[in-house]
Amino acid sequence: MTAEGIQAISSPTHEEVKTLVESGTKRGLLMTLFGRCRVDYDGRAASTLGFGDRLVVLKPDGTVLVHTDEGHQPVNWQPPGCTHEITRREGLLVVESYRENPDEELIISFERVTQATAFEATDTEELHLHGTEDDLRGQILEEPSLIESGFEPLSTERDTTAGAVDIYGTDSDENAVVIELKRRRVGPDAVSQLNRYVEALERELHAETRVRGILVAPSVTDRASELLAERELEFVSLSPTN
Amino acid sequence: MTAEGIQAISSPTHEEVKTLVESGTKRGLLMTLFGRCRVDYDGRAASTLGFGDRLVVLKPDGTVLVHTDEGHQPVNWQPPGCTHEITRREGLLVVESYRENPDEELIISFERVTQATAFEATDTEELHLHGTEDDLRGQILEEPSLIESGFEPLSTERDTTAGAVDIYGTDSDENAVVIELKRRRVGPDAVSQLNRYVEALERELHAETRVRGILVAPSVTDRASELLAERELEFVSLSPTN
DNA sequence: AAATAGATTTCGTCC
DNA sequence: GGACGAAGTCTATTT
Repeated sequence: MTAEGIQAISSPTHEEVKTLVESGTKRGLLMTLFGRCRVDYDGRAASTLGFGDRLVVLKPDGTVLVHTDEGHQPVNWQPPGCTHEITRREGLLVVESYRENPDEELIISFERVTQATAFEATDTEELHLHGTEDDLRGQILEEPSLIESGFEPLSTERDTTAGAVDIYGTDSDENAVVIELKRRRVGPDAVSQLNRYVEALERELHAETRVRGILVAPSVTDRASELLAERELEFVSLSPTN
Repeated sequence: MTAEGIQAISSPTHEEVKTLVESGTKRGLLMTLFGRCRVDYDGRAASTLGFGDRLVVLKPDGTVLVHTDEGHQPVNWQPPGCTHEITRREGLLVVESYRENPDEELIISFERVTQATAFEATDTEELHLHGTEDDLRGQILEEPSLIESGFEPLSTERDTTAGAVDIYGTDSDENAVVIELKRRRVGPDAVSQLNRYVEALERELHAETRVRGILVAPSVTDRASELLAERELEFVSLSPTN
């Protein structure tokens, strides 16, 4: 069954699916296969999944997704850049997806395909996302007093031996200030990260320069709060605006 | 067009899609809609996406996925537990998905639906995954000498004020040993994590007890290696087996 | 190609 | 329901 830009077959034979996938791959189509399959993966890790009904998505960029009826995440997948091949083997229809660096292989073996579809997907628009860490950075650079009166941002992404600092600046007493930004409530990991930058800068700067570390986030957990106190680091509550 | 366990309509009217989605939601079906739509999201962050051809997946557990022709990740989504509603509005077919805690809303507005499908997905199998951090832990507990001769594991998930330690034990000199496991090559963050645990244990244990920290992973980056040296932490190279 | 850190991360587990 | 950390994380950015 064909309309403009799509090809859809219900209860197709394995040969029909093979033809559709090979043609769709060549033409750069977005394809979906629904049916009863098993899935085997071997690469960075390895997994097996017995037969069940799943939705398989094949994208023109080489992405493969295997979705069950539950969850946000695919149960198995292959990231963009993979090449796939479809073959008939011992009564099964087998989709194999390969990848190098790291060497990974995903094998989807269909016992039965209930529906196969190939779409021509035209999408020129880009996602506009607001409320990210980058937006939070922008808010602070525009109005540094959100941190404290007298704070002066000097640079973003300032490099240290421990990595790049989100915002680097000075306070009204000429102390160095390191700011670590998080768009959401933070735990101990963010405190450790800030601490790494502060310690790195203390080594790099003259010994007499005090380096203050300020964590900027909507809120912190109890344990993070204790860690901040232990390390003599500070916290300023700020949320990115949507 | 109906076969056993599926309903598929090519070039459906908005009313046909509405009926299919409402019926499919009630019956707990896995649904896909392909067509030209715009997407608006507001919640933890906010986003807009202009009109383009995309694949929308609606799962019976309340998950919503919007996939473009590129990438592993959906361009927009709603996690499990959401409730959705489909309405006709000003010539558009609108799928709205709501969620509380956090309050989030995803609105998909179709100008045209090219294909609508509803599947009965029966899946009783569970994924068996190998080569995880948990497997690495098992390997070490079975053969502690992989860490070093004389290492004795005492507990896993040992709680400290800084969190739970992966493996806690003693060496042949009765020193305390804290092990942090990673299934893959690690950077500075893993070193900070291990350091947090070591410092917490040093406070908790008697002052005379030395606490060694050992990072176990396939490999480490240069900066992680430097951090390990600074903190007088150790590294043992081990990979989980698939 | 590797390294580093963000993400509407999601997901599981434990409290 | 919150907290914490793993994940085959993926993705963007920079070196």
